[in-house]
Parts: sequence; C-alpha cells; structure tokens
Amino acid sequence: MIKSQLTLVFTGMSSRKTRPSGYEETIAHSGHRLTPQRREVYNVLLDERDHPTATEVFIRAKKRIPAISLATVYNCLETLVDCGLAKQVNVEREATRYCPNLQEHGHFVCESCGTVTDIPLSKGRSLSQCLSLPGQFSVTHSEITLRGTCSDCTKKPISKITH
Amino acid sequence: MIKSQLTLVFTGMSSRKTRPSGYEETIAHSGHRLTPQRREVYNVLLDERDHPTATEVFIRAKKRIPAISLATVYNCLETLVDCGLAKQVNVEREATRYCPNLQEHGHFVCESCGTVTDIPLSKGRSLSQCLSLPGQFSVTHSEITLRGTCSDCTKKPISKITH
DNA sequence: TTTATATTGAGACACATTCTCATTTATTGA
DNA sequence: TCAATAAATGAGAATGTGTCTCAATATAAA
Repeated sequence: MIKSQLTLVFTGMSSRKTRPSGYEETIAHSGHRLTPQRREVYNVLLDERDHPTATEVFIRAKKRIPAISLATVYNCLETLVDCGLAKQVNVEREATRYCPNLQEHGHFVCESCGTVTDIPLSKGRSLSQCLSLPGQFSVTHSEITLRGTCSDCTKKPISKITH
Repeated sequence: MIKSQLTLVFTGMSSRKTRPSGYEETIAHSGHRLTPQRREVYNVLLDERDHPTATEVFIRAKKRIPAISLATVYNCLETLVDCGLAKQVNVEREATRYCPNLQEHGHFVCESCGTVTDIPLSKGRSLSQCLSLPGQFSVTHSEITLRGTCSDCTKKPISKITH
C-alpha cells in the first residue's frame, strides 16, 4: 500500500532535472533512513530552485504529504544539510533558505523583488582569494552575497516588492 | 551636572583609536540628536573591536550608563547604522553583531573560539569581481564571510568553543 | 516660556527555530 | 514471524532575537 505509493513517487522523480544520481545512497550511507518525508522535502527543493524558506517548503510539501508537520520539515531539511544534499542560505537575519545547488557559488538578492539567484564564481577563482587573509588562518567554508537590482527588475522598474 | 559628565566622556574619547573625526557632525547632520546614550553606545563599539552583539553592547554600556535599557541600545545601534557610523554583521542566523569599521572588508569567523575578525579585501579587488554576474544586475551591497580556524586557534588547538 | 519634535525605556509582541516527548515506523535478531 | 531495538515523526511548548507601542522625558525652536 504505502510501498506502491513510493513507487509512484519514484516515477515522478525521474523527470526532475539535475538530480544527483545516487542521492538515495547519499542519505542511506550518511546513517539516515530515506523516509517518504525526506524524499518529498528533497523533491520540493529540486522542483523550484527559488531558495524557499522552511515554511515555504512546508507549504509545498503539504500538497504531497498533507499530514506532514513543520517540525518534520525542519528535521528533514537538517538531515539533507547533514548529508550534503542541500545548503543553508542566510540573507541578513531573514528566515534560512535552502538550496540544492552543491557547486560553490554566490547569491544575489534583489532588493526590489526579493528573489535570490545563484551566481557562479568567476572562472578559476575561489572566494578566499578575494581577501588578503593573514597566515595561519585556515578556511573551511566561505559565503558571498550581493544585493542590488536583478536583471528583471532593471528592465521593468515599476514592480516593487510587496511583502 | 550632566554637562560636566559629558565633558569627561569627551576627554576619555580623545584617546580612542581611529575615531572618525567629525562623528558628532555625522550624527547631527543625519537629522538625529547626539544623546549621551548614542555617544556611549558608539564608544562601546570603538573601544573593543570584537563585533559585539546588541546584548553585549548593552552589558558594556550599562557600566557607563547604568539606567540604560536594552531597547535603547537597539535604538542607538539602529541610529548609528542609519548614520553610516556602524555596520551590521550577520553570521548565520546568530544575533546581529556591530562593527564600526567602515572600510569595505570581509569577516572571518573562527569555528573554534567564535571570534569574528575583519579581513581586508585583496588589493585592488572588489567583491563583485569574484562572481561572474550576468548583465543587467546592479550591485549596491556585498558581503563575504569565511569560516574556519583562526591564527590563534591554529597555534593552540586545545581550547575549544564552549557556548 | 510655550510649543513641537525627538528620544528613552518598560513591557508586550512577532517570528523563526528548537526542544520535549509520546506515538509511529522501520530494522535487526532470535 | 515475532519480539526487541532503534529511528523518525509530529503536536505543542519553549526559547531567543529583535521589533513595536506608548507614556514619560528631554531637547530644540519660536
């Protein structure tokens, strides 16, 4: 019964773009179980690459698993981050957003429409090269965020952010 | 009475390093008043460049103005940011920190001891050069944060963060 | 002075996130 | 197959940071 439902889920997923092959193994091998909730939360991230917050993921996941709770969404997102399948993106002190893009990249936040866009690094550059770091500092993570006006809003400057 | 106290405060301040000359005018000309509370909150930032949170500023400011409240510290910090005399520094979703360094710079967060260090940009670089930004994107602010192990903790790796 | 405006600060509030813990689900080992 | 064990879910309470409200106070302008 539940098994067949999972099969459907799998069928639906095979059309999703750029899903890392073996993501199920990634979860399993991290010592976590691949539950229906985790699977769907991950699908939500893959389906719309717009850096949703936990609450937004919750709303989208509810369409697929109506009984899912916000706490579970938080748990699932944490698991995905643990496994390395998603990254947290923090903009100022707004709610944390989630991003399944595993390449090293920066983010652009449009102050007009609020969208968060992935921006690739300049070719052959790493972020820590941008700073003149004193010796003995060893970097494990780096993060860069730009703010301004995105391409769309530059073209039609009428639409203002409404939230 | 209060006037003479302020004079003392000024005397104390003259020894503070790299205080922008004319900071009083900066506040005044921004349409804000230079109150004792704002003055001392600013002094707290200048005295210890360790990126304190609002609560930490509150604790330090209380030693100088025992009656000051946390809400006022928040108000004062907001005013200083408005005037451009301080910047907010957000690390993950931790409490916002405040920084009176007005040069464009990045931050290094030590995952061992928790300190936040200012890191100057590489000579002749701007942050947006690190990313390959599509046309039509215009940048107004940029922010870079590195995480890892700082110089001190590399040397003595015993001390671990305890909070 | 008198009036208008700005600031302070106590407490209530908003929000994102985490915690607790009973229930459910899955896995392992006889 | 059937416990026994382990892990995950989810509802609600709790936490922490930061904001809002508003009355009291202080300052500046007329």
